[in-house]
Amino acid sequence: MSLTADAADQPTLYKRIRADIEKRILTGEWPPGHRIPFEHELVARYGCSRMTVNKALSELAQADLIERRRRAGSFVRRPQHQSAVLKIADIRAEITALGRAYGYELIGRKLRAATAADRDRLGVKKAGKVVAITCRHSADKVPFAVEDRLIDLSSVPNAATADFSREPPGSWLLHHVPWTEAEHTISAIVADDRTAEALDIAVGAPCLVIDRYTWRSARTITAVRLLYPGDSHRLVARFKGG
Amino acid sequence: MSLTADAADQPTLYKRIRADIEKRILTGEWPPGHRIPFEHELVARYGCSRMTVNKALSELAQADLIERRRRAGSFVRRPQHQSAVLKIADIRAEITALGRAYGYELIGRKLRAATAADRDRLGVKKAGKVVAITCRHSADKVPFAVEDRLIDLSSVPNAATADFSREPPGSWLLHHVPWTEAEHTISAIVADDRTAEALDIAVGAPCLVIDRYTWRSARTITAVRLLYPGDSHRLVARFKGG
DNA sequence: TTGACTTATATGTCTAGACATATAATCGTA
DNA sequence: TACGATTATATGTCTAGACATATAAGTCAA
Repeated sequence: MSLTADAADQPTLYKRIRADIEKRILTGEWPPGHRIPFEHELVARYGCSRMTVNKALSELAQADLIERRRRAGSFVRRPQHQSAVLKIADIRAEITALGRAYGYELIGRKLRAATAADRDRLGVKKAGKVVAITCRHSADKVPFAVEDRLIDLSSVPNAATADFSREPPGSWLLHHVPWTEAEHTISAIVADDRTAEALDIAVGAPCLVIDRYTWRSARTITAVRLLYPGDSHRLVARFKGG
Repeated sequence: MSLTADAADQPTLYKRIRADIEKRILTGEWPPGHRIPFEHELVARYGCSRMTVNKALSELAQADLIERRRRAGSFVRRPQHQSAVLKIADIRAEITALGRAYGYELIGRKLRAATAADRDRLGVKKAGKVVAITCRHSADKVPFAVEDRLIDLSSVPNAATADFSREPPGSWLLHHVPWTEAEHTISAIVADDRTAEALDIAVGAPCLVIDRYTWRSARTITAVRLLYPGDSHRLVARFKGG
């Protein structure tokens, strides 16, 4: 929720110091580049030890709100430098969060030796086995998204025997495999025959596409393509550092 | 007596402790729900003071990798619980980062009293003035995105006199107005006549749409709609907590 | 069995110091 | 004037304590 309780709820001291400074930065009173008071000045102002103001300033630095330079001081950073942070929820969580009934349907599942196309899609060179899954997510019985996924069995051997007829592969993976990095590509296409049928929309209607690749320390885990009807997929972004 | 076995390590001790724990979590050695050692145990293991391990654990908690509960201990959190964090770059930064020449062209700029549609779009009730801007961004002279923006002058009075013929309004705002919250809606449409012409694509071709609303402490600043050719807008997501 | 009370304990915050380290500023020299 | 060495200083890390506070767990009475 919104930070910066207007008055002092009397949280702990270092939180108050942090909030005070954060407020001045966010209101623009201390613009980017401005040097905020030295630690010893804040120590004097708040009448506390240096470790306390240091903790407040360290957290602000960790949140990228300020930059600290030895001998020079601490400076307000340019706000998030032209970037926002978006949160993409898991489909099931997303639908249930909207208060709608989540539905899942496995359309196809194949275990096969990786074809050249599979290897290309997963970004791996060595031959190996993969699981290819096609499924559909729905909200209140209305198609919400279709999913086309490839899982690298050399990274996730368990996936060979997992039962994806009930549990969506995305949820299964999230609970069984920790990931460290992911990349998304968002694009738009117009629905072809197959897609139109799966999503119950007209051929030629716009579709939102999210391609996601997930790795765990340089090891590809899965590649997934999600197709949504184009009329809107909502993502919420929040200012960093809550 | 500060004689940890290897005192001359490169990173500082608390960073090493943090990295050690992080590694065990990311490799899955300590799965979600696992209780990590108590502070006093880590103090014994690393031969340091409690404040040092506390700093390591606090940072891990701040990065949402662990959850700390009084009297109970610290526990590995479910990884990002079905969510990813996406970074949306500013268009100019995005294009220059790709090593392509950024181009900007102001198409239209109007200062007017807010119409009912404007107020609706900005989510404000009171009458007031707004600036409406239409412009185009290009990469290597090829249309990259068209932008249709509304700025609330009661929040950003300076925008009335700003020169948007050279500087894109998005960049101007980022440098002049700190924002605290933003919301994005991503969707797909098919190009109509006007859009097709502006982006130099065919009518009926898919387009990616990003609607962004920005506030500063509950005050609307701007609403912007960006239209990209559908063939791909790339966003990179990284696991939180670097 | 249940609910209220007590206790033990892990984390949360804070202190008053310490030494390390990077670097802005100054000074001295070529 | 330009450049290299020195110094001053703000941050970075760490210690060995302290008390506060939430709460899991145990205790006891209804």
